Amino acid sequence: MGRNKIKIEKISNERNRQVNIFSNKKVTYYKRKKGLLKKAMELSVLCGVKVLLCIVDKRNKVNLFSSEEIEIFISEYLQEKVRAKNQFANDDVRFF
Amino acid sequence: MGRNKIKIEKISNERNRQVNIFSNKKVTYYKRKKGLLKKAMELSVLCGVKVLLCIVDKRNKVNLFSSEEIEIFISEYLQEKVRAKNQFANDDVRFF
DNA sequence: AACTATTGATAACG
DNA sequence: TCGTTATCAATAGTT
Repeated sequence: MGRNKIKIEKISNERNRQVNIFSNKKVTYYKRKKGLLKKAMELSVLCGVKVLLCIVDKRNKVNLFSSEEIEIFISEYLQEKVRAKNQFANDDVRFF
Repeated sequence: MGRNKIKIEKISNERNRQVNIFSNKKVTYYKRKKGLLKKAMELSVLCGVKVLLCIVDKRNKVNLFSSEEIEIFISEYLQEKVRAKNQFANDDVRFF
């Protein structure tokens, strides 16, 4: 979306140089981060599911949306891990 | 987006009844989950940042996108937590 | 599961 | 960065 279609690949320095003051990369990051956080919230509200979104940038700043206490997700994940270990074909964990 | 604008609130039984075979809720969930996972991947690739997205549905099925080993996020989070504890106004953790 | 009308997100620009 | 706009992308309701 936007004025042009873009390829989903790491934004190159060359592409950054197209913009004068701020790099295109930075702008894209702010905009897309904001959009992603919004959509994460929307999914959790609309469908009543638990959603955790964690974005860690180059400066190790953590941006977080979490519909639940984080510890719940950590515990769910660890439980899944144990379950997966005990089951050859585990349908319940799907890696995208 | 779509044919109508919708309010971001828990999808009601009334709205579910609009659709015969699949509940609108289920369809909305599938569509938006797919879109969110895609955008999480795109952000991590485009901007080279770490992204973790975890969706846990009503049946406790875990849907995951993670650009890194999960343990990295858990460790980053715990580190942030400790840092936040030691600092009154901590800019580095932002809850959306 | 597809379609499509429409809203929503965002790339480039100012 | 901040707002605007042209354009592409996601999706709500339909079939």
